[in-house]
Amino acid sequence: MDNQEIRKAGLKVTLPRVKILELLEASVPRHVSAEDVYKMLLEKGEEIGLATVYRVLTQFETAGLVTRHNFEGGHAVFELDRGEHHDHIVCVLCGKVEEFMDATIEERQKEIAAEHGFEMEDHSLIIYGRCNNTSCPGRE
Amino acid sequence: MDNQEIRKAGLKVTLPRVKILELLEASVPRHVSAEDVYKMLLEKGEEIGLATVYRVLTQFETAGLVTRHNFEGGHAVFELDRGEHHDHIVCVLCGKVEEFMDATIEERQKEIAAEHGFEMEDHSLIIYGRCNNTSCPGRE
DNA sequence: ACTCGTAATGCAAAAGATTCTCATCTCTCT
DNA sequence: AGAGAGATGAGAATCTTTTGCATTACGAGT
Repeated sequence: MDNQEIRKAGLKVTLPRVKILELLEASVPRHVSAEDVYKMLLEKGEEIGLATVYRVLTQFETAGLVTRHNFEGGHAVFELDRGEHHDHIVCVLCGKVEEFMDATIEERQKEIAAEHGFEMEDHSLIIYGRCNNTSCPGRE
Repeated sequence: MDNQEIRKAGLKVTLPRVKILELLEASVPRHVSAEDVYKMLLEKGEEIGLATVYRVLTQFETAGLVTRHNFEGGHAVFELDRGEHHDHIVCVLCGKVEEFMDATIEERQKEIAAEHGFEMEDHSLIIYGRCNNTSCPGRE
């Protein structure tokens, strides 16, 4: 049950929080901005404020329920955290996001952090490229 | 000469551009925000507008003179591009930035992009961690 | 060096994203 | 059901970045 996740995070189980979590679970695409979440909920007839969406997403991030990414474009996107870490490939033409996970890279990162006297806490790897999707604009 | 770099980029050699480029060349730390550049120039007695700093940095980025990074914190930072690509380790406590470059990771990234049908254009790898600097706040 | 056309600048206003304030409302616990 | 802590919504505020426009500064040609 969703509610348990929220409760375990030390947060009250309120309607906005449940709705946002439900939406993230059902969300396609998986990477959405706060604005996206807000609009999607409004369209579903929910009554919610944008400030709440930001607050809740930040709380979820702190609680480890969602991950925040700073892709290009001046606004953050969030995705539900399903336990397994992964990195991203973003198409610079159509914005499509794919996920991947590579043990070799993960391992090297830890080593590199250690070599520099850092204790790795997190990392962000984003590959930008042009995808070969036929529906991708900017192709000819 | 600085001027040549600017001219080669197809831009007029104007005072603001020269000043910004000079500052980036002398800048410690190497990773500065537009606001940083603006304030540093003001402190040096230069007369410049913030809008110009943003415009020029964006032009320099397009021309390949500087690289823009979206670290955490809601604002972009820029660094002079010295030809050699590298990635970053950022201390989440004191904000210190170190650079590194790892051939193994670079290679894997290209392979991964290809595996997903992407033609890699660029990438951004940032490791977040806690550094062991004695002057780093948040240590005890 | 001088002039002119174009591109660049500075300022202020605008736009976009995110956070804050605060009065009101809603969980949770009893 | 009632009390208290915590959460919400609306709008104001803040911060970063972009844009419009009148003025100014390059630099190609003389």
